[in-house]
Amino acid sequence: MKKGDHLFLVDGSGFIFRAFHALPPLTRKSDGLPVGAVSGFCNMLWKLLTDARDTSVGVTPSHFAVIFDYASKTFRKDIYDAYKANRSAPPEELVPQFGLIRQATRAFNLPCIETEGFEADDIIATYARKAEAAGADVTIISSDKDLMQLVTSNVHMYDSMKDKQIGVAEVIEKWGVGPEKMIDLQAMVGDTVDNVPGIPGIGPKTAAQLLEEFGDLDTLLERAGEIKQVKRRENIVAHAEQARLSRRLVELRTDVPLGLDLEALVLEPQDGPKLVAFLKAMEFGTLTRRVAAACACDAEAIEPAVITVESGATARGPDLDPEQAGSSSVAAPAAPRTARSQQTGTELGKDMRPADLAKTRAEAFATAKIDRSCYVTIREIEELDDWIRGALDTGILAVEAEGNSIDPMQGELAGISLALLDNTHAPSGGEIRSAYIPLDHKTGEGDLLGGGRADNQLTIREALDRLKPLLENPSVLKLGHNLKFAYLLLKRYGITLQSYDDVMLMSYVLEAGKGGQGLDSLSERWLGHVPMTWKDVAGSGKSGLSFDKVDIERAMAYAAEKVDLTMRIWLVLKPRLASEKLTTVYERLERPMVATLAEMEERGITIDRQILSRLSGELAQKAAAVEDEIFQLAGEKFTIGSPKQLGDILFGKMGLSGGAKTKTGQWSTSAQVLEELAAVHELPRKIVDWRQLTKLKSTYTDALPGYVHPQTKRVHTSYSLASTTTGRLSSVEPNLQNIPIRTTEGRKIRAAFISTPGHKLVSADYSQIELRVLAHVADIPQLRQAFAEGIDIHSMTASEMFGVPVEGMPADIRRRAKAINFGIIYGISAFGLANQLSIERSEAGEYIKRYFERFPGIRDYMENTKSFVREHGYVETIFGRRAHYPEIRSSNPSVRAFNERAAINAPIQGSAADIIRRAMARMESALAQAGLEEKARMLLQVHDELIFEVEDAEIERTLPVVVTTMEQAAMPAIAMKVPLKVDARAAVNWDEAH
DNA sequence: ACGTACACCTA
DNA sequence: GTAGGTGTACGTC
Repeated sequence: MKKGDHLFLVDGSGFIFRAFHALPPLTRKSDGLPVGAVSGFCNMLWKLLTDARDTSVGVTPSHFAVIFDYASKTFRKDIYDAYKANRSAPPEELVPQFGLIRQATRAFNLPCIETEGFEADDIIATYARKAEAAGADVTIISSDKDLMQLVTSNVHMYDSMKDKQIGVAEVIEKWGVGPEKMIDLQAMVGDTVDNVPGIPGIGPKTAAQLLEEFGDLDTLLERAGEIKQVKRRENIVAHAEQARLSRRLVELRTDVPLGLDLEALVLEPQDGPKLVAFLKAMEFGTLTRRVAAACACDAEAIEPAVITVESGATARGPDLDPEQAGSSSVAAPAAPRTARSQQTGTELGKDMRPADLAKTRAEAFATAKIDRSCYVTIREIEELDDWIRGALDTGILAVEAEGNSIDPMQGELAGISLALLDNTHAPSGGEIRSAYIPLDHKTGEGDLLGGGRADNQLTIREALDRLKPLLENPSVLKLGHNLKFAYLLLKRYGITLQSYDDVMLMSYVLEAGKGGQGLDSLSERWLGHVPMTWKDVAGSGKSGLSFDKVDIERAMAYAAEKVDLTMRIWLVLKPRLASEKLTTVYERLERPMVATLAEMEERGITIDRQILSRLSGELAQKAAAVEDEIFQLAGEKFTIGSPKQLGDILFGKMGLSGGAKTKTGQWSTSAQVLEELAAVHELPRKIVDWRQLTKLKSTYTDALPGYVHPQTKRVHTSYSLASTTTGRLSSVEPNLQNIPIRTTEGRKIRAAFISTPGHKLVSADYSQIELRVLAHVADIPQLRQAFAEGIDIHSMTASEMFGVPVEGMPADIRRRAKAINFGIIYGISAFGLANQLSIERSEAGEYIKRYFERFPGIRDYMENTKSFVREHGYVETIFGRRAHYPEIRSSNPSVRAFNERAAINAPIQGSAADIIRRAMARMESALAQAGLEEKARMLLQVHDELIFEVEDAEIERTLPVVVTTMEQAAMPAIAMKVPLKVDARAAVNWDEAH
């Protein structure tokens, strides 16, 4: 280092605390990990590295280092035992960020320096003085007063948050003394935060005045007798020794042994892909784009690094990080410039590429020997504490909450099972230990009195008090299968699960369409092991037991096995996610949904039971009347609801000529067939009417009130995250995604979904989202233009196809075009379109031919999709989600054709599903940012629609937040070639809001 | 008690 | 023509 060089020294530890307190509202990653300080840190580093010259620093660095405290006792503690004794533990939010900031530093390819026994300030002081002696200039990135003693004409400080440089003049301005007197000033004033005693009654103003008068501390202490103020004089005399001690504490050491010499701090060029991978993993979108642009790399093509959360300076988790360790885009530098002897984290399989690791793991577990005899029951608090310590040590824990109901909103906790991972260095992942903690099991199964609480169990309170900090600890990764269940059940006991992976969702991302995602399926698929079934444990039907009634030994075997399997499956799938480049899909589209959907399910929605009960009565009366007419017309009584009996009446007894047959050879009595028969006889129409009335009654007006929760008085659906091939959600118990809307009778049911007093329901739905996605993926000029200009899309299609002007488009022609547009999305066939429009197959074929002539890009899209799915066995959405079609090469032509249509539909339906998932994942923070937390709450999702409950006074403010969040949901990952449009309305019930 | 077929509700 | 879930009837065990 020489004259003209400029060394930047960043006070990393100081920055964390300052950023934490200076940057409220907390920024969090989608999985709940707090990253506000990390975000500020990365932005600052990037700014300094790229345009320090344009800040008030005014120069470009030639050398650069980030300095951290080493979390152990320092020499100051030897001098003064109470040093920093007042420091409380750092806020919980901050703990995981210490490690992340070190990882950020490495990602920026900067030296990361810490030395045992010394604080960051001493290291900074040593480097600053050395550099200064070599003739270089130094800028210390910090605003900590403890560092101001280092300022000279060559050493400046820089407050990055205020963009303010601190030189000699600024120190004098602030403290009334020059930097050379800062040590004495601090020694007199003391520091309550660090527990530096100082002299009582002396503050900065007095100290500066005294130093001005006497020159320095030693002189002052010698001549203290000259001080006129009695109290002040007495204090100084009495505390002279304490002042000298304080000086030794505040004076920075400039002789710290340095692991890296000055030359090693020379600024190296950035490793663009490595940095982008890190920033993507942290979900810092803006900075990722900026860095990618500056480094000329394609951010979309780079997988996010897998980040290990450490707690401070002590390694907490095994670095189960195949991507970071192996993939070329995130490869660690050959020799990390880390001046610390003790490496943080153990890098599992660090020499292996993700694909190799995935293969090794898959092979190691494929023939799993699952030994249930190793499972243990935890009945003592000491034993539980041991397991908790184990989880804290390894940073990984598989967990399952067992309730006495399959509904997490209703059941009570019966027990919790845990699995730990030991010897995490092994390529296979390590050894797994599993345990079950029975908490509320009962005795005397089948006893009418219900039996009492079984002996020798920890209480729910005892166990949860211990487990809560662990389950909420962001540094410990929790693994589960279908974690939404445990999330909801635990939430009801005051525990909000944080930092988790869900193996069901991981498998869904890897294998949607290839089979079930139940734990049993995953176990068979990945481990070759058939686990105990629920029936094995609890029996079924009338004699089936709830879990709390199950014998503890049997419950233990079942519950402990589940977490054992979960841990194994995770070890297999985690590296596969990386090697298949599906980590982003999992992180952005799946994992955030666990908490989001759990919250929505927990909120539920109010239904008006009076409306439904009245409606039920009306429907019963009308159905009875229609039933009478039907029996009159048929000339006999029969079971109208039996298609078989109905077919016999219509096509046998009455001799009507049947239309279609079902696939089992029965006469079809579908609405479409009956509609056509209505022209020749009165009866078929009555059947259609009767079916509509009874359908609405049984499925909705009768069934819905049964779902009202006894305590909350609301209806809580359950969303299934992994049961469709395309990425859509589904809704069960009750299904709130198929509430009637098309008929007036049906809409009355929808109107029974109401807001609570003082609130309205807000419904926001995407307009034509699937056609917009089609216009984007197939890049159709006419569609793009129509959407850009806001022209009615079906009229435009009709105009293109039939040469009719858009203005004054006849309704029937538009209807046909609309059917064709839908047909396209569904993977059109002449057969299907003919059915839909009740026209000849040949005519439908003509329509399709003409459509493809007008929109050749769509035919190309379809052909390309078909050849892609034939080659790969799957198709992808615009965000990279995969839908698999293993039967695409079937020898059965109709099976093949069906799979082709599904494959054509999946990228369209799936991309739309991805978009609304992105909107949902962001919605909570978007509302919170607008100050609408708890005032506007997302309740339901119906594929292209979100329903909220909003305080009356906040509706006007809510609508734009919701609309914007939804319309911008594809950004920044995808810049859509057509705009997304969202319509939103508020009303007291769902019917009027929609 | 459980599984399947059919019909029909939604996007 | 795509993707779901639920209720009823009716078969089998």
